Amino acid sequence: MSKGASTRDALVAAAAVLLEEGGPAAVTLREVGSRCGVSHNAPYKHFADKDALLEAVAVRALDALTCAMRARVAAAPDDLSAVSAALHAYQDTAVTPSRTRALLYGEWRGDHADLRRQAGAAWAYLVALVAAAQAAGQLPEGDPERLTALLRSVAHGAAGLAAIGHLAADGKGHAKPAELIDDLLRFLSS
Amino acid sequence: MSKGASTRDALVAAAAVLLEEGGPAAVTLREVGSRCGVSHNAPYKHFADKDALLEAVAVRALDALTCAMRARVAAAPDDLSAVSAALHAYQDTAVTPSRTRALLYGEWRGDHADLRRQAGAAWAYLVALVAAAQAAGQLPEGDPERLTALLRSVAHGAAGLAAIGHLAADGKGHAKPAELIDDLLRFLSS
DNA sequence: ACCTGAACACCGTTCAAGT
DNA sequence: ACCTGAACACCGTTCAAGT
Repeated sequence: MSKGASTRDALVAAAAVLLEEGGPAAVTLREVGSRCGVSHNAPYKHFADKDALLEAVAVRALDALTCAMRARVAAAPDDLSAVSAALHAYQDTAVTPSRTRALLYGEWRGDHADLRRQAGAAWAYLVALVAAAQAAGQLPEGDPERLTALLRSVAHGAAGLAAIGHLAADGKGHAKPAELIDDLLRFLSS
Repeated sequence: MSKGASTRDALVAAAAVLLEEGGPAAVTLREVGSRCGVSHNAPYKHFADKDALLEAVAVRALDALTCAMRARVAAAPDDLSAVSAALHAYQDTAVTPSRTRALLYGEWRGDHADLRRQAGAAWAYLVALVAAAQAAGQLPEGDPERLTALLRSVAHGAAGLAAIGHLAADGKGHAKPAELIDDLLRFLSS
């Protein structure tokens, strides 16, 4: 690999670490450059601006999410378990790295073609799992994309509410986010 | 009302307008002060720092949310319709003012006692509606807080996914956020 | 009690210049 | 093609001083 590509990757990696350590405010081009042994405006040779650098971080996180889903699904005994495993993996990456979560699921201005493509891959994978469970009679019939949207909304919403302390933390909700996924799957499969 | 209280309200109102107009980056203390005919550091006499000013904006938005739920519920013919009306009202305020959404449901550092109290009021109201629908046999039995958490997760998650373009906008999901609430209520009440 | 003006440290971004 | 150093406009925050 060329030296140029490796410094680009180093910038993205440094930005991701800073995001986890201290939140979006801690990601400054000066600190990113410093950690890569480079000047504070060297990033402009690899990214249009700071937003583009953050988008690269988000793309990397979405790629990791898809990999995590595939890994968990590989151990699932049947199609419904596969859906459950994928949803829990989705929710985990949406909760635990709390800083990256805000980046991934916050609002993005502009085009962000790379981001949309990577998000589309994760989505298509989920839909395929749901369709398989429907075909096996383990989930109710109907448009698989629409049912996937319902399941993903619960995983996404429960993770989001937990992340801001509106669930389980102070007793509200009486359930952890992961248990809400199971609650819904139980209602749907019975 | 005293002159001091009215300038405090003016600062909060100006910050809310700026947030809607141009997002969090547009909310600068200099512009807030300017719109209130006051210097750029006058806000420090009413709020500890910029975060405290934004918290006051969020508290105001949560108060509006509770009022919106009550207004929609007043016209509901039965208990299940009341739950549905409240959830749709919750979702609307979580989607339409897209800038305030990020503020309300983003991560908050520190204590934010005012914010938690106001959020608790909205939550308690939702739980009471769900419990009433359960008592009327229109929703499945079980811990009302846990069932409310499931319903709210769908409303919250679907609104969040739609806000970032992962739902309905580019065809993904094949359903609008409001329809996903109805889908879930249909599964639960049948 | 509330507000101002100047000042400080910091940031994103630009640009001319170097290799 | 990639990087640097200086510079610009802007921001949050502090502080001494005013009424």
